[in-house]
Amino acid sequence: MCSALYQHINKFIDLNKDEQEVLASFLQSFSVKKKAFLLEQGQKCSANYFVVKGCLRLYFIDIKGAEQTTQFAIENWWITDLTSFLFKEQSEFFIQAAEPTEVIAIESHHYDEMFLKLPKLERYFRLILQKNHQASQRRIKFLYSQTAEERYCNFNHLFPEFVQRVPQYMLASYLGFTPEFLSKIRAKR
Amino acid sequence: MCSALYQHINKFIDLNKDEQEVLASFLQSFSVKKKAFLLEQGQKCSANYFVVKGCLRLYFIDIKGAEQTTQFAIENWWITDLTSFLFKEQSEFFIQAAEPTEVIAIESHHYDEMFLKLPKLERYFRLILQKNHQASQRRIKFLYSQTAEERYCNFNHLFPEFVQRVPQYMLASYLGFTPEFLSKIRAKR
DNA sequence: CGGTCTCTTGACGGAGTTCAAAGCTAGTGG
DNA sequence: CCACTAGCTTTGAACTCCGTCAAGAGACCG
Repeated sequence: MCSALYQHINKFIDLNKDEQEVLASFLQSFSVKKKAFLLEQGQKCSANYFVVKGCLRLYFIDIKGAEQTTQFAIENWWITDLTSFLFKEQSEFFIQAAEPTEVIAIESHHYDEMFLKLPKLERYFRLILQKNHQASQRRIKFLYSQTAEERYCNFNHLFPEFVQRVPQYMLASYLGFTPEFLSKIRAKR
Repeated sequence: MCSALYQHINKFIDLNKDEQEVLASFLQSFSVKKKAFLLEQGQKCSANYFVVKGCLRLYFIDIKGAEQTTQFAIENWWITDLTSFLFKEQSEFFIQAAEPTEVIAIESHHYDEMFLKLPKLERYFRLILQKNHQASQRRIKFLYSQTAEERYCNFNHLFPEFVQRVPQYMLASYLGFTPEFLSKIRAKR
C-alpha cells in the first residue's frame, strides 16, 4: 500500500520490515481527484504529502485575485505548507491535485511521534530537505538571472515531459509571469 | 571556541559535553575580513558555514555582469552552495563577508563522518533545513505577490536593523531589482 | 452538443531597467 | 587628522519587457 514510499526511503536509508510496519501506523494512503483540494486558504495544513502518482501544486491567490503557483510535486516528492503544518497556523495557500493523484500523508499530530519512534527517519527527511534546499537555490538563481522567455525555454528544455502535464496558466505563474505572456512566447516559434 | 554553535544546537537537541568534543573535531573556527571570500565562482564549495557574528552573503554574477545576491546569513544561520558542497561540483556562486565575520565551518569531507559519529545531529540539521524551507516558501510568495516597492517596504519593516547593516546594492539584488531603482524608491519618502 | 475552462491575439500602459554623469561617504595612508 | 581615492548612491531621460484588459477561438467534459 505504501510501498512506493518505502522504496523511496530505501534509496536513502535502510528501513527493515518491522520499522516499515511502525511507520505504516503513521501513514494514510488515498486518492485525490483532479482539481480536488488537500488544503484551502484559511485552513490549517494538517499533513505532509508524498506523491505516489500524479501531480499536486501549491498556490496562493494574490492581491489582484490571480493564482500564483509556488510549487509542484510529482512522483516521489513531498509537498506541504511547512509553516502551517509545523505551527498549526492558518494557511495562505491551497494544495490542489493537477492530475488524478495518489498520495501518502503524514498528519501533523503524528509527525513528532514518528521521529521519536523511528529516529532513522531524521536522516531521510534531512536528505529530502537538502534536495529541496538545492532546488530552491537553483530556482532563485533562475528567477534572478533570466528573462521570462529564457525561463520558459530553459524549463521546457529541462522538463519537456512535465510541461505537457499541466495547463499553461499554472506553468506561467510558476515561472513568474502571466498566461498571456506565455502564449506570446509560444507564438514566436 | 565553538560555544555559539553549541548554544544554537542545544536550542533544538541535547548535546552533552562528550558529544560536543566529538563535534569539535569536525569544526574549524576563524575570522573573515570584510569583503574577503569563502568561495569564488569556479571553486568547489568546501564547507558549510555557521555565522557566529557578522554577515555573509551568497551571490552570483549574471549574464550582464551584475552581482545577484541570493542569500544572506547573519548570526546563527548556516550558509553554503549546497549543490557544490554535497557533490563537489564547481560552484557558480561567491560567498563573501559583508561585515567582519566570525564563522564556524564544517568541511565537506567531514560532513558524512560527522553524521555517522553523531547521529543526533541528523535531527538538528533536519530542523535547520526545515527553517530554511519555510524561509524559501515565504520568499517565493513575496517575490510573486508584491511589487519591488512593496518588497522593499515590507523588508524594511520586518528587518529594520538589518537594512542598516548592508550596502544598498546588495539589498537591491536580494529583493530582485536594481540599486538605481532602490534609490528612487527611497527618494519618495 | 452545450457550457465552461483554457489559450490566443492585439492595443495600450506602466513598473522597472539601462546608461551616463555627478554627488557623497568611508576607509586609507601620509 | 586631513586629503585622496575608490566605491557607493543619487538623478534623469529614454527605453523595454511584461502586465492588463477585453474579445474571440479552441478544447474538453458531461
